[in-house]
Amino acid sequence: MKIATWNVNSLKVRLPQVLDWLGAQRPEVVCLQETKLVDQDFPSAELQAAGYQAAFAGQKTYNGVAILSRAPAQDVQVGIPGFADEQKRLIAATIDGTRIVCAYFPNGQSVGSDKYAYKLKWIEALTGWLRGELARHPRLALLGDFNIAPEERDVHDPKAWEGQVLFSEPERAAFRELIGLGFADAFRLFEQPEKTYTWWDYRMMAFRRNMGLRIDHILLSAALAQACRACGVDKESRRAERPSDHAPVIAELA
DNA sequence: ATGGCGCGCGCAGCGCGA
Repeated sequence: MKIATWNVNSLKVRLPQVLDWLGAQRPEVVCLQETKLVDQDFPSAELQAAGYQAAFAGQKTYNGVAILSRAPAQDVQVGIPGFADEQKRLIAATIDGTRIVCAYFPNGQSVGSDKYAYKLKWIEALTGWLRGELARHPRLALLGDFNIAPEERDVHDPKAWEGQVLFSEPERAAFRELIGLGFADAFRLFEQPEKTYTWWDYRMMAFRRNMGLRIDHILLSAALAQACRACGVDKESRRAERPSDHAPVIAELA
């Protein structure tokens, strides 16, 4: 069972690439972030034709998340229970007995800003909620754009990024808290090429120079980590014409 | 890395992302 996450930066613009990619990769489950579509505009028919059902939660202009799956999605939930949030950043569903949580973490803008405070609050609420979810669902995966590079090796220039949003110590501590619930970072279960990232700025030819960050992640519960056979970043999609600034992360479960 | 790109909105140029 192949599961994946991809921040598409507008599903409207990226739909042709997503459809091509689904055909090439044939994943069972795909979590999308930054769909930037209201629900009426979600391309359900096109995805259906490609063999995928979709559970989605969108809003105008910003954010928006979706779970695509070959098998039906059950017990769909939108948002973090008990955390009032206008922004559509989380959707969860059970697919083939595996609980899938698709998350678009707040960006945080800059350290010390209101958006940064919101980011940390949001992650705190997520962490509190997931503690119970992990107990309820032994087979649980958290996939998404975390907007956090957890370690120095996840940043092309750790010195330059030190203390900056996406790599600041409070954000990295929040990531470690999440891991501490009992997750494994699927990417780090395996040997990986050095300097593997998932996001590159559109500017400054950052992709060609591999000036990236690893901020998109797949976290697996203990049972799923046991079953995980491979995990990697699909850089090919970032080479396309009009690419998303993020590359997909894919994990293979037995 | 502190401007540069790409997106949505909506028709000019701004807010936002990361």
